[in-house]
Amino acid sequence: MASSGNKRTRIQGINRGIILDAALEVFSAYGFRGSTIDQIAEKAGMSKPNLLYYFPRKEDIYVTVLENTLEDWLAPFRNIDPDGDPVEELRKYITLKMELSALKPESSRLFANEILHGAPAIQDFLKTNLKRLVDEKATVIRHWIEQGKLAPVDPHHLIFMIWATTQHYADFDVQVRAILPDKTGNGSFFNDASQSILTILLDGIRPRQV
Amino acid sequence: MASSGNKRTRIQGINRGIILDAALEVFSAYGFRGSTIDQIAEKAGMSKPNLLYYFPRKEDIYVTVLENTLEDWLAPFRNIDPDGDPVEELRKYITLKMELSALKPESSRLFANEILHGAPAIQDFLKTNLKRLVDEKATVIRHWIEQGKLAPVDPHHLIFMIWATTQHYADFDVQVRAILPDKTGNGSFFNDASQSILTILLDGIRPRQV
DNA sequence: AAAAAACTTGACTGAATGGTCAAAATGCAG
DNA sequence: CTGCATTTTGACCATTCAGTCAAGTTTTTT
Repeated sequence: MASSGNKRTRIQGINRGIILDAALEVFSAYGFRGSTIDQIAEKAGMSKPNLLYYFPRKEDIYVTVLENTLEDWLAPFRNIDPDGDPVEELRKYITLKMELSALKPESSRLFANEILHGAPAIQDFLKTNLKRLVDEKATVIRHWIEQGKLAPVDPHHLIFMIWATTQHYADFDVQVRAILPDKTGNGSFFNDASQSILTILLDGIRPRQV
Repeated sequence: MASSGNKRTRIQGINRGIILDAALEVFSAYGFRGSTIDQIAEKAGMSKPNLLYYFPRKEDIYVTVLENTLEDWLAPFRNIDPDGDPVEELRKYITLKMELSALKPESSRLFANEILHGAPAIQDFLKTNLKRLVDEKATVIRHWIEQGKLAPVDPHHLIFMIWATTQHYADFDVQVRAILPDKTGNGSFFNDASQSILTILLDGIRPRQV
């Protein structure tokens, strides 16, 4: 059997990968309900029953894709170093997050869609793992503030602000493109955006009395 | 006929309103594809054929709801006064936007979902009306900067930042609730959020050398 | 109060779609 | 190269759902 036994054959490894890549594209574009198994199967270059041989239910594909992308998004957050320079650490984090948004907008959109519709598949994860991680980093930020290395701001809301602004460029891509003067061509607005965000946010949280 | 002739009867006015209210709830929760006409009809307290008597196609309901909410969201933006004090004008705008997010999160989510999936219904609107409006306000901000009343930041990206942060609390509501310590109970985090956003953003764009 | 117009709905249809199944094709260990 | 396990798929089924229709009920007009 494909999924119940733990051992993966060579072909299983290959095909599961192909399916998940295709599924990410489709799900991120049309949402869970808006995507069909046929669509994913076609993009993966195999028949629908064959795809269902690897993932017995539509939901199985979705959840797997979602789980795979979650780690990508959290890794840079985890790597914020409590012993580093606060402003520098946040600059690094924001920059990384923007790069990810430019590089993997589909992942961002998949995640945004899931949350937007009430996070039916990952609510538990949010309340346990994610909450724990965020609280931990909020404590780090609070320490930084106490040491006078950062202006006094609510750590949680600072984190939300960073998430909101960085992911905006992936999630609202169509809107951004529709509005921005496209002198600079395609996706190159990401660099300008990074610069602006860094300037505003970091100036907003740098301790005032230097 | 209900929609082709321009005249609306008494009952039409009432029922269209009921339908659109129900549709906003349903569409914002499940997206276009994820919502069924039956769901909307039930929430509106009428039969499906009756609902289809007022809006012949599912898409008609969707587009109408979407158009109705667009104005709500743009009005505060339109009202930014070029002759007012820059920091004060932006404070007012951000505050209003946060109040709207708290008051009408469904509208925000409906809009977010539409953009997220490529804005199939309002792409034209984005490229024409919205772009024109944003460019206009960007010019205002640029003037403010030239007068030294604001730190030099890219106006477009500043606008995006405000949109991203304020709408985040409506669109990612589940995530925010999952993470935030709910000492203060239900939706009251909106006040804290407003304060934090105002502090960070306004400090980030206030001219440096006072 | 009668006629016309507007409104309402139960029953139905056809297309889309998630998922099944049995049989064929392929891969692989000995 | 033979036989077993894995992989692949055409054909099919059941359900969901957008939209239709014809027959009824209510509201408005005269």
